[in-house]
Amino acid sequence: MIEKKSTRVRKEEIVQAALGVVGRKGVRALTISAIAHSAGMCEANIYRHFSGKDEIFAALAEFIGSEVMGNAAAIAGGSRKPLEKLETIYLSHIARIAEHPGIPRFVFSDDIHLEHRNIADSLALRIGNYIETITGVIAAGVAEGELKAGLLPRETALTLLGMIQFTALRWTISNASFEIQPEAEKLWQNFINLIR
Amino acid sequence: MIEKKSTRVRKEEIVQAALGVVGRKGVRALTISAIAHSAGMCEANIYRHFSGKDEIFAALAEFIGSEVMGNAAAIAGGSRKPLEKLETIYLSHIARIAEHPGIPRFVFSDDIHLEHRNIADSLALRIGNYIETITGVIAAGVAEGELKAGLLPRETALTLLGMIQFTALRWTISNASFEIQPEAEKLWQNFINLIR
DNA sequence: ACTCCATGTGAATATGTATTCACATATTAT
DNA sequence: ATAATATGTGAATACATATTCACATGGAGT
Repeated sequence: MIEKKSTRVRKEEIVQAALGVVGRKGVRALTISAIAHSAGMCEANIYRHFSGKDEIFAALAEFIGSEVMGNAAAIAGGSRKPLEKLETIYLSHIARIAEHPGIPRFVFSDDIHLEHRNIADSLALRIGNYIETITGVIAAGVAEGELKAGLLPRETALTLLGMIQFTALRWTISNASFEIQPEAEKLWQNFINLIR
Repeated sequence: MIEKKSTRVRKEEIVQAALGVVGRKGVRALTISAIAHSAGMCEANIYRHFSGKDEIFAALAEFIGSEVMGNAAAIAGGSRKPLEKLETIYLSHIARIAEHPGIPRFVFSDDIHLEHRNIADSLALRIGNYIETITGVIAAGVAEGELKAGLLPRETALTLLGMIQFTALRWTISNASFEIQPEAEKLWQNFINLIR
């Protein structure tokens, strides 16, 4: 029998194990069995700490939302120039994905959006806020003359997020067959050349 | 008992039914039972025409690849101006997705990339060609002075594809809660403003 | 040292899924 | 018209997964 730990600790371990499984095997493979194995405990023990799979999904969504996506707003609230903020948000977003490949897999999986609508809705809210945050930074850049005058902030924000998302996608589906950071930097160099 | 049809016809029906299921319920729900139901036949009959699920997946990938993604090369080979070609490729890509929401779901699903590597590899090849095609059109645009001089063709192509992919993603995960065509046109207007 | 309770576990249960099989029926060739 | 063949189907099989249950055990408070 493994060491006993409090539910508070076990919950964190289980969520991390689940995130690892998604990163390595995808949401399809996010079974109780796989989570238990990855967390080094038996399946039944999972149920001591979570009422079921749905609660694990919700906890995972909560972790991803607060830990990862809440970050952009803090950067946006700083006092640096818009273009610097944008670059920082971009690079830290890429770094998070590189660290936790399960994040984009989970956030954009069919499963979440088709079978866990309540979780999908709360994630959609956070994504909406994220888009608005970036839109605001870009609008500030235009207002300050740092970025092209005719540029549409919302559409440019969506283009940037698409660039991030597609990079993450190519990286995860190719099984990390290229270095994501250098690739992201090349894309960024070209992007700032486009927007200013 | 339903009408009897040749295997050639049934194969097409089954593939279309499968594509419909992916569009409506996601790859996770792409079960033999769901396909059979959607195609209006019993489960056992699926096996008269396909050896199993893997063969259906392969046929679906083949359909998507040839029917949908083969299109861009034809447009690129035409005699119009690069920017016009780019717009045509972009809009027809969006139109295909609007018509078959299952396409992006299938092409970018965990399942394909983690449990059907051979299919993933053939799709990756097609995606690579697609990226190269668009890169070529953009490079031509730069050479002809239609697009910004300093712009990197490959990175700009990836940015455009990211924009398409993210639009498709937002559209499918929101359950088609907005009109994709007008949204795509707004994004395009902003994009051409960035690249020329 | 003893009791209580939170935590840990193997075995059962229920459900869903892929696949096979024996049999039924329609279409085609003779 | 009949035989041969291709197509269609309900039932059975084998396996995976989510969840529950009865029982085990280790640590906290007395």
